[in-house]
Amino acid sequence: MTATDRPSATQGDATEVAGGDTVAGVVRQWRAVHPDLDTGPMEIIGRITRCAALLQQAEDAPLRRAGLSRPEFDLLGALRRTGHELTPGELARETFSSGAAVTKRLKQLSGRGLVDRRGDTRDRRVAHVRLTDAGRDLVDGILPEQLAYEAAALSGLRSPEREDLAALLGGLLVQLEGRLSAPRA
Amino acid sequence: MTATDRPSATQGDATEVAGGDTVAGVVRQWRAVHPDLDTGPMEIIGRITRCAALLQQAEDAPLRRAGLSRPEFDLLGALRRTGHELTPGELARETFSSGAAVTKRLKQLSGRGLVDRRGDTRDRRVAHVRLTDAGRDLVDGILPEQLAYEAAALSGLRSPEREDLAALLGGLLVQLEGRLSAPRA
DNA sequence: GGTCAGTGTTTTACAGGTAAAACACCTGTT
DNA sequence: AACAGGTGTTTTACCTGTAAAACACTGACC
Repeated sequence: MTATDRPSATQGDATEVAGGDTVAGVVRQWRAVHPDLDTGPMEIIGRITRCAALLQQAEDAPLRRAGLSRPEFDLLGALRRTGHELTPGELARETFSSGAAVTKRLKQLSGRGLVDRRGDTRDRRVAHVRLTDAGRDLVDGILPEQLAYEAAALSGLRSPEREDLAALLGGLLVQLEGRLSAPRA
Repeated sequence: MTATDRPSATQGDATEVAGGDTVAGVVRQWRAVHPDLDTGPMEIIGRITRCAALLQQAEDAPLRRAGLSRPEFDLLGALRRTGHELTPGELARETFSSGAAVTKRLKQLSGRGLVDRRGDTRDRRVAHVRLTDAGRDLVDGILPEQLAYEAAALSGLRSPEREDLAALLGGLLVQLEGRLSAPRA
């Protein structure tokens, strides 16, 4: 019950009591204040948000050593995994970020010699971006470390739960992508 | 198979083929390029990250109407659910953000009359922040909409899966919080 | 009683993202 | 051939977060 056991539990005592995660404590607090509300969604969405935040922080570690941010690595990774050149627009869609953000990252990455760009011969609006050899080597060098790091972060989950979790998240993601991305069709 | 079915699948064709989520397509691409690597972690971490991004975008909708960002709402929510005053430091821990960020948000929120601050009488370094009546009313007004919105986002999951997912995420979160937060104890 | 390490909060300088406008270019129409 | 509207990309202005330093204060020790 010391204040330093957990960084987030300094005085949010409910968090510490019944060995749950931090989200469980938060939900408990909300239920005490608004007993009439259905706090069910929090238990999923709050946890996803929190897990994502913690994982991002953790994943940054191997990348930082290479001087890359996660969005930068995502961009390089998109080029590597598709195997061919991509236009800035395609990169934006592939990495789920805005075109403007991609423009900035490309400027940065091509300054470091990790990607190259050439103009399209037919349509002079579009550019084609590809990995340089250095860029490809960097991605290939980092990826195993990255995956090892991720595997370590998940090592608490044993094999049956792992697949269950992946499947459930996949199902949710299909729903969300249909619900939140398609509505422009 | 048209290019406009999904915003992210314009040319990442693997994504569209076997009705998976976008992450499944990405993983497939990586496996094709690096068949030797264990891409298992991606299926969980990639999906969590992606779900979090989509949910955040979606959740912003009800908040935006109130002119609040999610971090701002989290701060107000922390004050509401704990029921008492919090210091800036406690708010930072409670909302998992940096002290500097809290300072900025407090400036903004107290300018809007949603929170109040008073200095501690004993220790003149610390401040105590509390919700104003307007702040409390705002939170209480938004929260039901927020939860309804979240419930709608999750409506694709039926009741058995819901609890499974919440439980699995809870387990993972306990691991992550122990692994990534405690290591300073 | 003064100093010094430590703690709570804010400031500073800066990196990175976004929305909206600007730009450059293509294409179908008249 | 000129133009209008659409598309791919970049620029601009701005906002928010962060790390590190600065600041303000406490409390314990000599």
